[in-house]
Amino acid sequence: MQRFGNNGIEGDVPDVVIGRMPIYLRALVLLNSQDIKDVSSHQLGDLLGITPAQIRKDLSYFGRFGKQGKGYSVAHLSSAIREVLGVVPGVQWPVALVGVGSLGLALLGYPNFGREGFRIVEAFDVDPQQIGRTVSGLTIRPIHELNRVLGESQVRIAIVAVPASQAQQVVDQLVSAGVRSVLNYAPYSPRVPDDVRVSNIDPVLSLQAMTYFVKEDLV
Amino acid sequence: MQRFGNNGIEGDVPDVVIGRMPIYLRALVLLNSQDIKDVSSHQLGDLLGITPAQIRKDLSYFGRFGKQGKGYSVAHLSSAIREVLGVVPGVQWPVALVGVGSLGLALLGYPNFGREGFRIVEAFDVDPQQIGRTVSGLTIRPIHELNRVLGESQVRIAIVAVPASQAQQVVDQLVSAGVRSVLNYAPYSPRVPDDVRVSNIDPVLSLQAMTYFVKEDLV
DNA sequence: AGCTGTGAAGTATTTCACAGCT
DNA sequence: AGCTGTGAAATACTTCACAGCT
Repeated sequence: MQRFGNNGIEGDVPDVVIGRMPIYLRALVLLNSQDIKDVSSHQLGDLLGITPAQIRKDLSYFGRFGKQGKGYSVAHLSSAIREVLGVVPGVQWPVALVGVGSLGLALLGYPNFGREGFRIVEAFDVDPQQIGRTVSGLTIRPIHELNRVLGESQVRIAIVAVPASQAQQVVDQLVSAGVRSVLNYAPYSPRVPDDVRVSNIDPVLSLQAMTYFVKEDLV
Repeated sequence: MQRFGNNGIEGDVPDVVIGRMPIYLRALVLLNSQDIKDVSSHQLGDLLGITPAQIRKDLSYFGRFGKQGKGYSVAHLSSAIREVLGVVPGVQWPVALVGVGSLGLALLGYPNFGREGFRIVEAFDVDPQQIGRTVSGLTIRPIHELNRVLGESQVRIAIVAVPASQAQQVVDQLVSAGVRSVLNYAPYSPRVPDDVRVSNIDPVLSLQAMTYFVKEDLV
């Protein structure tokens, strides 16, 4: 059986492969801005520090986008990857934000979300000082409205920027309101059902892993 | 030959294992704050969504920290992991920050770095408006001083929070000034020599990968 | 001549399953 | 009875190497 475009069986694509597709897309957007029309897996690999074989293999999960002897059309491959991921021009994925402390506020003002196909459409907090405030055209809602508001909405992706102590209950509420993917900035790994995805972003964990390697160098 | 404690051969510990050690440490700190004295690999696994076998295997790369029939002492395992990583109480790893835009400023004020053994000791920017300003007790330096200042320092870890267009040259400068590990917030994957480590943190890439899975749910 | 797409081979990582200690 | 530590088995991921197209 054929696997073709993004309408075939998708369940068997490894998660690591999905994780690299946005990296390829970002590189292609860069090449496009430099008016480069075609790129080989070798060139792309040099740019990203990824082997050409891996790039070809990754892309082959979704289709045959290249031309032998020529490589890939930057424009064509970009739109193919966008299609695969669901990040298509003209579509903005609605996202909810929970936690409007200094990090949450910074995320609200982060211009790349809009540029890359996402829009924060709801923001929640527990702090009475924050509730009702309007930031970037968005009114901060009390968190007890989360379930009702998101339940009535199309939001399936949320960003969590609350203290560690509240992360689990916030994620639980998001999941029961229909959220399927969570970008979690809280320094705590929340437990979720198998069909929900969490990406944890904790700079401290990254730094702590780095010290292991830096320490070695010193010895 | 024996591998024992953290003074044996370390080069053969898989990177994925190193990456999980800070996660274990964070969980142990939490358990300790709840006055829990002992924990089994099964309990820890439930807490983190990691299989008990994986936890035991991971820890076994560094030593034998558990007691059969009993599990691990929270206090003892915490300090063992701290020792392995080089994240020990009383030691603060000096870190350089490049880029003091809104993200860089937020990082300067982020309290968890200090709490977890890191201190931003130098900050650089290109913007003449920022240079000379004092933020959180730190004077922003012009980037042309980077090489000299870091070359004379013990700094081996840096955080990059500059626009994508400048990320590569900033990373190049950091590497030539002796930095071995980079936490990169720029939406660009910089190329580095094999002996330098980069952790990329780009929320947009995480979100774009999420849309793939969310999209499936909608079909 | 140059490059893709892909089975097959090679590595890396995870999980199993159980001997052995408390 | 309960749990660790660990070889061995299983699975996942990456790289090789080459047929086949342009």
